[in-house]
Amino acid sequence: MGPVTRSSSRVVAKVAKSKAGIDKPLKANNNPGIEKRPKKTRKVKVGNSKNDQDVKKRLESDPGASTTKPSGSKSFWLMKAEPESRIVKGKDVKFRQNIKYSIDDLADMENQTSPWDGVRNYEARNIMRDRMKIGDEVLFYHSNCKQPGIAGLCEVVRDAYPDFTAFDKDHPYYDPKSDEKAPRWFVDVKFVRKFPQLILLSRLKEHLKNSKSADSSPLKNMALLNRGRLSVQPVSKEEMEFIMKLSSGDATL
DNA sequence: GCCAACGTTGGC
DNA sequence: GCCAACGTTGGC
Repeated sequence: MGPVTRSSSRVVAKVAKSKAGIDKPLKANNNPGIEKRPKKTRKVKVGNSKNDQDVKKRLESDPGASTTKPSGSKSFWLMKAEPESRIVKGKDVKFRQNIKYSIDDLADMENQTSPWDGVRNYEARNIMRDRMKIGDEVLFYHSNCKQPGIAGLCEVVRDAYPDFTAFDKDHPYYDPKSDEKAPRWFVDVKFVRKFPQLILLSRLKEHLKNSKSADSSPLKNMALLNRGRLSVQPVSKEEMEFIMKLSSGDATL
C-alpha cells in the first residue's frame, strides 16, 4: 500500500537528480538517538533547524505524542492514500508493481494487509518509525480525488521496519538518500472495515465551521483540518470517537 | 542558522 | 487547471 502518490512522483524527480549527480545528503534527523547515520556530509546541526524546531513543537503539543505510552493503550492515526489514477509525464502513477491505493484495494490484498511504503516526508516517517505500534487504529483517508474523505478503518499489524522500496533502484519509491544504514521506514496495516459512507472532508470542515464557538468542536485541533499536507498524522481520542460516531451515521452530528 | 527560492501538496 | 500553503533546499 502506498501513500499519497504525488510524493512518489517527487521521489522519481529525486532519482533523476541523482542520475545527474547532484543528489544531496540526508537532511537533519529529528530523532538522532534512534537513527544513526555514520556519514553526515551536510553541515546541519541535528534538531536545530527551524523546521526541526517546528516539528518538535508540534510533537510536544500533539495528543498522540507520548513516548511513555502505558502498555495496552492504543493510539489513533490518519493516513492518506490516493484512490484515483493520476497521470504524470504520460505514466499512470497509481498502478505499478501491484501497488494500489484505495481502501477497497487494501481489502482485496492477501490477508487484507499491506506495507504502507513510500513515505518520504520526515515528520510522517518519524511518526511511523517511532510512535505507531501494533494494534493502533488508523483512519484510511482518500486524498486528491473527486470526493476527499475518510473511507474506513485499518490497524497497525507490524511495527516499523526499513522501507526496502527505497533501496531498489527500479522501484518507483526508490530514494537515493536512503540506504541500509539510514533507511526510510514503514509499518504494515490491515483492513478492518470500510465505512458505509465516506466521511467527506467537506462535512468535517462544515461541522467545524458550524460549531457554536471555536472551542466547541471535537475537531478543533484535528491535523487533517489544520495541517492539510501531512500524510501520516495523529488523531486524538476525542477526534477518533467523533469520527466513529459519524461513521455509524449518527444523525445528530 | 537564516531565509529566499523552489517544488509539491491537495482542495477547489 | 489554479494556486495557496507549506516543506525542503542550499547559498550566504
